[in-house]
Amino acid sequence: MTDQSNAAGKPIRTAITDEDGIDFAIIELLFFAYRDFTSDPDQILADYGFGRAHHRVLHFVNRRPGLTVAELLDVLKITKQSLARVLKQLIDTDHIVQLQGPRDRRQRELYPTAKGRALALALARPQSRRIHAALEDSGAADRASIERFLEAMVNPELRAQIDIVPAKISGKSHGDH
Amino acid sequence: MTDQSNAAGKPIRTAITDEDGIDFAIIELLFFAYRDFTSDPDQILADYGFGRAHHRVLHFVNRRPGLTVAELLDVLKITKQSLARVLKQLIDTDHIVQLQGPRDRRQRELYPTAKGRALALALARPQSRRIHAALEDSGAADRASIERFLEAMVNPELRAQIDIVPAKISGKSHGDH
DNA sequence: AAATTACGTCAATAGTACTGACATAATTCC
DNA sequence: GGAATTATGTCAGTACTATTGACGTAATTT
Repeated sequence: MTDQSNAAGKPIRTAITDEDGIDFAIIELLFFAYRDFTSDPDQILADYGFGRAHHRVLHFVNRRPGLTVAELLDVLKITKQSLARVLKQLIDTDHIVQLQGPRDRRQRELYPTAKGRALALALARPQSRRIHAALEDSGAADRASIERFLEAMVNPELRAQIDIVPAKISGKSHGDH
Repeated sequence: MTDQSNAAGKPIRTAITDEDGIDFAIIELLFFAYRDFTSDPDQILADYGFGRAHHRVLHFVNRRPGLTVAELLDVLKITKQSLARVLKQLIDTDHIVQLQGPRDRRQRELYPTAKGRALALALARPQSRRIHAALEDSGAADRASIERFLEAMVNPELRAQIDIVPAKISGKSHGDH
């Protein structure tokens, strides 16, 4: 069972390289970088009995206070049912509160509490430290080009989600359909 | 239940910003970039009934043909049991073959088949296309600095894993403790 | 011969995600 | 005012990826 006769297909002994112009170097770097990038907050979350899903919800509720459940689902690209458990836990543990929408009372606007804001900051801190260190190590002033690269990696039709953030409401105003 | 009296903690209505020097912009960009980066292969994998775990195994077996199960576990940072099912499926479907280790016959060296190599390439292609497009959009010649940044994001003690790859065996030879 | 190592496997569990269905309340449409 | 639509919540069932712990087997090392 451990060695295959020949019906199975012969082993290829050469490493896959940048044949066909495939950029394996950066593909692999993204994997390693993201793996370690998320490992920082994962350790903190474990103390709370939370997972990565809680982190993402907490992050976006802090970034866009007052967003509705529907908007959050759209950003996270998960389903209502997946969000339900996570959101309920965050509300039960007093990290997030719901308020009735002012215009539409069916809507639940989500806001962080002081506790939720503190946790979001605690989770972001080691990540930010890692980013700063990496920016310095990689030769200083490239920050803008790193940002442009990452932004360009996002699906164009979803880039609007990025522009919603507070710091970036410059005079962009693209599209209103 | 939907509106909180006051025992719960008051809602914070201001968005979290780069207070405390936290780099939320890049934190968020990394989330969006990685989300969309992995969405490409995810769609292909679904056709095979595979998940992201299969992709990772397939990738590294193609990148380092002949690696052992133990080495693969170390790179992926998962447990033997998590790998077991995934690896078995890839072997059963003829994407990967095991060979007895030449020196140590207890070891199983993992190799891709032609089928496994083809799938690895198919999965990498859209990712590579996205990377190239992003590199161009973000202003050309920054490729080296992007690589340096991503590499610097990886935990220093784990950077050795990156250097194992074929294309990079230059004269580095750091450490042989 | 005994201990260790590499691997495989079984059992039980958890976290995150999914689809589909249904309920409730609020808004909008007619 | 009644009907359709919308926003949200919830229940049931399922799947994938991951976990820990225990045990077995074969091969190597001591």
